[in-house]
Amino acid sequence: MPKMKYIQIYQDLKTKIENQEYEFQELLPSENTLIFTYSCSRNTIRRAISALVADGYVQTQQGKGVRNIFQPTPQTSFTIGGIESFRESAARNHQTAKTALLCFTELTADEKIAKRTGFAPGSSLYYLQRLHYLDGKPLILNHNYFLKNVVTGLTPEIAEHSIYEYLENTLHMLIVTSKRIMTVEKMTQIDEKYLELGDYNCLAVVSSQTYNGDGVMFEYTQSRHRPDYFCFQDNAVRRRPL
Amino acid sequence: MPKMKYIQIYQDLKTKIENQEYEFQELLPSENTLIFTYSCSRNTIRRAISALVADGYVQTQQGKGVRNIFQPTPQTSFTIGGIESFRESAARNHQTAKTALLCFTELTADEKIAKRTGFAPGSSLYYLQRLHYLDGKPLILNHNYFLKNVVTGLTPEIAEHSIYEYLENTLHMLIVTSKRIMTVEKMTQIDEKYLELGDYNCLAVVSSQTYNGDGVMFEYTQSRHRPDYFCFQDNAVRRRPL
DNA sequence: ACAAACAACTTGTTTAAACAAGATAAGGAG
DNA sequence: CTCCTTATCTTGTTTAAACAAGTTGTTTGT
Repeated sequence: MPKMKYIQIYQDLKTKIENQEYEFQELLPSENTLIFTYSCSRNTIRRAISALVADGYVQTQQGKGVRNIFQPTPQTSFTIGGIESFRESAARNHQTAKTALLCFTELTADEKIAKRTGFAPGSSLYYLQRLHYLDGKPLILNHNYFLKNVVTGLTPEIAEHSIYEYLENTLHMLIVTSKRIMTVEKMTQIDEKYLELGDYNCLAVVSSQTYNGDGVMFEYTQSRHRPDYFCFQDNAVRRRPL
Repeated sequence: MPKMKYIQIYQDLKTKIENQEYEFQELLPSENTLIFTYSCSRNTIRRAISALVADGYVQTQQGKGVRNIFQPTPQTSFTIGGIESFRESAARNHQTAKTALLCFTELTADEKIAKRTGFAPGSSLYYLQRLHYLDGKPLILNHNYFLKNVVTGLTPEIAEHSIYEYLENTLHMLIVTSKRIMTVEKMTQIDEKYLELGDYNCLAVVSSQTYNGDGVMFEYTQSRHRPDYFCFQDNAVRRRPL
């Protein structure tokens, strides 16, 4: 679908880097070279390179070139990074995913819920609890709140499979931005009941507000992760000093 | 220093949004309007807007405009986000920071350390333990590894103040990229001794590899955070479906 | 031999222009 | 009135060109 040039170039360079066609610390071909090989303009090349910089794959140095700083990660545990559904993460990590629906109700946001979730007071919401299994082990307990008049026609059957697939393929909704906050919290009785926490008495909590293409926040989710399988990857680029 | 136009425009729009000169969900002025007000080209405007999108401040919609989706956060606890030192974070959160140096030694990376940190085996390293206090409370226990031949002249005095200030202002090193991994781990005896963990038996761990402007990884740090004060903010933008 | 100057690379910033594509409101045909 | 077309707004993609600035190797002058 996206036949955009800069995405093609970005993906091509990315796979080349992942396949180690460039050595660690090696300089990539210069912009002029890439212009020739991809037969495009300099801006398009620079756009692709910028995306690689944001991914932490390369680093640019004025006057020198673009340096490959990608090192393959062991990929040992279940890692999360950008915006993706549980099923997508599982597929990327080559593991089998299963989801159990614990609770499926509708409710109206009171002051307390509104304050915690960010929805307007009085909003009609779907509230569901879901337990995600990876390779048979219960890893994540999700508390989902969906705006009812946006996520129309949600059913328990859909919730057991993949909600994001329903949103994107059936409702044709575009998921765009997700604001996330990560904390560590003490376990609750529900956590203890469903997640096999062992000796741990707390867990990793990721709270996220997700916006669709129309700019409306349609989802608030609190994901409670079993600590021994929680791994969040991130790449930060230092802003220029003021 | 940065007299670049797109950064000026970015910062100007950002402060305007933070000061709520645009309402939540309001559309910002169109690109053509901004071209006129800032008297610059369209690309420059679009570059500033892109940075705001990455910050999660605005969202663009083709055919409609740029929507303000910034909501002021309560700013209750100690939040971390981009690459910044403990002192910078403390200043941003209007709190007083203090650092205690627990350990300052030199060592050579063996296979085990090399595997964990990402440094080459045999590298000469500084290893230090530092305890960060915020408003008198011990919050973070840091295990720092610095490449000795890059971070030259490091002393305990510097380590007690701010290492990043030394790196940037004295060594004139540019900090560029930081790859981070967040996990939750069981507490160790050292954690228990220095951090006041209370009932918690585990803590938030942020492991980071930091690269300088020459593309060399000069720092590996494991930050062990007291869970009740740990809060990591993030904004993710959904990539286009393949 | 040494150092300064220069040329030839590299990436960084900015402008200009053209076309594509989505959204919206006005206008006309039925 | 309803529906379709059209014009006009918006952002999205791509190209071209110019200049700035950092790095590196070469040449030149002493």
